[in-house]
Amino acid sequence: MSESETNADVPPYRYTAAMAAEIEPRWQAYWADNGTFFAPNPTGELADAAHPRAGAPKLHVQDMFPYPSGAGLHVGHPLGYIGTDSYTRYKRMAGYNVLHPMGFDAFGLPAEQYAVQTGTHPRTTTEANVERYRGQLRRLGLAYDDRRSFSTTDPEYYRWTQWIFLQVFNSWFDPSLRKARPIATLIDQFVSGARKADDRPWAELSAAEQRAVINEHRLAYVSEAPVNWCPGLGTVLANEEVTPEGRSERGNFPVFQRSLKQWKMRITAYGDRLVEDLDGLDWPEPVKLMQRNWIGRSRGAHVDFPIDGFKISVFTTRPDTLFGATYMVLAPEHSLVDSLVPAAWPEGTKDAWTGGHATPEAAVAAYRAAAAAKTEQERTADAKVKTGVFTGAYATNPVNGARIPVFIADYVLAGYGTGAIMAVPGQDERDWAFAEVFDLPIIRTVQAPADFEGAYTGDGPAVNSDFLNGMGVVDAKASMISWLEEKGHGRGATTFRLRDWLFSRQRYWGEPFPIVYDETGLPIALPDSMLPVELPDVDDFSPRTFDPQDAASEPETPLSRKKDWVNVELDLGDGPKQYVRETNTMPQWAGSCWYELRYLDPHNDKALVDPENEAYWMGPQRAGDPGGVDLYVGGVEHAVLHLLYARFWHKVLFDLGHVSSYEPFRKLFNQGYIQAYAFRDARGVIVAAEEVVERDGRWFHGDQEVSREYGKMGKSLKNVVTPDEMSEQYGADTFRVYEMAMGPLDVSRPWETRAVVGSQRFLQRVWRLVVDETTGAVRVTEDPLDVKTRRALHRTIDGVRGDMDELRFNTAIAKLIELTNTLTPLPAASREAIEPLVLMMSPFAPHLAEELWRKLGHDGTLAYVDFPVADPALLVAESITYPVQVNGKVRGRVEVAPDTTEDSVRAAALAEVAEALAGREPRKVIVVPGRLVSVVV
RNA sequence: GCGGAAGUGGCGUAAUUGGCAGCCGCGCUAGGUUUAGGUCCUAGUACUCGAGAGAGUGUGCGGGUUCGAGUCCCGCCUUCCGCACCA
Repeated sequence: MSESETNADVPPYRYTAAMAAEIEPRWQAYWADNGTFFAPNPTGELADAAHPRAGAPKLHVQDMFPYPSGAGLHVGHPLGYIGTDSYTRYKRMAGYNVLHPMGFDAFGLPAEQYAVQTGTHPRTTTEANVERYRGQLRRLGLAYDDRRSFSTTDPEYYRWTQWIFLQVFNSWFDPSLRKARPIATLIDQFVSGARKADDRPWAELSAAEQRAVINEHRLAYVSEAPVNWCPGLGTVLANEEVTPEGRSERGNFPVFQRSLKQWKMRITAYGDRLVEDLDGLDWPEPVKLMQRNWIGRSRGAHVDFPIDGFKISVFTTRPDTLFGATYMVLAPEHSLVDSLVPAAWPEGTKDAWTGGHATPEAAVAAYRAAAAAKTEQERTADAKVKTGVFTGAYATNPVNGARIPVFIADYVLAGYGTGAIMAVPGQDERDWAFAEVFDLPIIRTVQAPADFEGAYTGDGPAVNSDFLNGMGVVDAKASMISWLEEKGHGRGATTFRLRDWLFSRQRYWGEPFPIVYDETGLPIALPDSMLPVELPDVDDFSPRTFDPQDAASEPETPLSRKKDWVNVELDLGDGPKQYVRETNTMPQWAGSCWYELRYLDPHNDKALVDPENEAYWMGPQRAGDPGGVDLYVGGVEHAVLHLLYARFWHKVLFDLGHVSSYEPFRKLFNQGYIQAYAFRDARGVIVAAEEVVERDGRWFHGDQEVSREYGKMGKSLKNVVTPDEMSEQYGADTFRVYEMAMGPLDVSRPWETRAVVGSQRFLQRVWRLVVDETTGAVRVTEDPLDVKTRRALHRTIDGVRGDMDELRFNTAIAKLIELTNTLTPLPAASREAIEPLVLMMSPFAPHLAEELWRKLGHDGTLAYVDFPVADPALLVAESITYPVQVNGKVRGRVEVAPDTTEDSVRAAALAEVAEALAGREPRKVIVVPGRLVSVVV
């Protein structure tokens, strides 16, 4: 209930929810009508030389844009938005040309699934949701440049998403230059003979063969990829959509691991740069660490182990331990396993190695079947107990000629490295565990500490290693790599945990690929002039489903049934011909991978972004600066995927000369989450949180006691609180102030509606300083402040500026409340204090501040009024009070002038605590200037 | 298991980054205003002992460094987040 409902006798001019409901829409309309938050570009249609910030230093701040879900916003969603809004309002007043845009990431599964269920077109749902979000955001008074807003589903937007895809498709990564280059430069190399395709001269390859060779090098390419195929749903599933039992979470259908032809992006080519360029970013260290771990660059060597005329290549990060390699392990799926297996067990095969089978072939087949039957989860859950089986084959250790047995085991993954390892039990814990189970020899090649048990992975001098003996790990690695390269047994190498990016989806609601196929079945890029390839309407949004057990079925996408769209006659330069369109769509990441650039020049139909606009808003500011958005705020859940994909595309665009920055986001800030309590009754049923009351530290729903838990805000926990409710009950300004005051922006915390009233009281007190609640008259005086209050004001200004610069909004608000509490008891508030207070309030409570600013006699908006500046002379304290500690306990205080010498402070302090010293001679006296005096006896 | 983050009053938090622990707010207590409740204003509110002045204790636990530790170091405990045998 709002106050106006419970109070018949509220003074008519008090700041209440009802008054906020009058003030807030009025100022929102003013800002919209006057384009208050439009930011001028240097060039193009958004340039405006008359703008008050034209030519000013720029600041580009961005939020991770939302997916507009049908549920609307809850109070947790806008936390970051209010933070960036407060920050940018402050910076605009501090003189910056501020760009703060907002858009919508609107392709995606929920709208599509809703369409499958109801037949409603995803565009209809999406547009309605976007409108609802716009309304909710507008109601919070967020100061966006609305001219720059877009949705990733707008054809004018995804035209450029498709254009970037073509840029990627038409590029290859030149390892010698470590950058992407136009595919034409690669073709030139083949034509000139500088690069060889195979044994034949380039000109002897057929046109289709040439195209196939070129395609192998493109940054976007089609290849077989292992996926979770669910015939019952007719779709490919993410790991998280597959249950531990290997069935689909939705519908409980069987899921099959199989290969499908998929589009991929060669992000692995950028592995080095994606790791190295993290160093230049102002990002939270944990996020950088997560990216490094995800990319997982490891340096080491490929080593070739000969077996009967061919060889198995392994990757190792520890080539220095090669003398300790006493066996090898291949992934069960490794393609060479079949050609290794001999007809019978060799002499001396231990019983434990055979798995109880009469022949190696039977043992391998049985082990493979067992491994394949396990889901990925089972395989990893069982990882503690090492299993495997001997293949019957022996390889030769190239460094010493030793015959070593070759096993298959599921602790080696087919998809990582070469799918084969050399096992060094002395220096690897997994290999040690395996060696113990199968009774394999263990040779230490690094000197372990005297009483060390188990695999030793630390540093130390090499032992049992011939020419490496005595070297440390780093030197030994380098020496071994040189030796391998010299003898032709291997070479130095780097591998990545990162895998190429699976870029196609068998869905409807996504960007169509600007790709067609001709009779060769090879992909052809459409020319830019044919963009956008618009997503056609279809009758049925669901994929074709199959017999749930039919593992051999092939996905049939919604677009593939649209025959008149799929089969198309085009003139691609060699006359009209028939083509078949690509019917996969792009993943939801595509639209969010580059949106930061489109805000800069949202309506440009000649280019993704005008280079001058890009250079102004995102270009490097000095040597060594990667460039990018000045501040990017969003949740830590995007620490890896979104931020990695966006960095990758940005680097491709940089390499091809389309942008001057080589990183998209210079500074990253992760806001915390607002979580909420939920309540469960004795039967375990969640009850509506708003109906629960607290009595004596226990919680009751009606008469029934309920238990409290803590979790995400959401429908399922019946604990959603919306910003709309808060606006109705308190006003948007109160809500904004509360969200900013409740704690540091980067810390998660529980929502508590009953505490919001504290922020409303604060705003009421500020209002009351200016406005007489009974008459509505403005009651500030023109008298100057007394010196003490003036000093308090300037300390506040100084502190608030410092806090705002560091995004410490909670402490900034605490300081503003303190100042307000200082002014409240004064007989009349002086304009000298009120105007700076109102200006300092305005980033947090912009509607209230604009209204008071108007009442104080100013025209227009305060959005471009200078933020108050503290007078340094008033920040110097009049006197300093030193606490005097004796043996760590405060035993007295002395007050001295700020310029008192250290000796005088010491003397005064000793006199002050003479009684506590009781005649004892101080052993030590420490004077910390400006802080305290510590006496030790 | 590995990695990351974090543990401060009844609750959300603050602490100039090694210098008086608890700013600001919620809640609570008392008083004023009010017919009453609510609003608003004033005062109080870490814990223990004490009538009181005051004394002692206190930042998850146990050690350590230091004149001085919420902050730094070592070892544990708990919670949250992320990852899954990464050769």
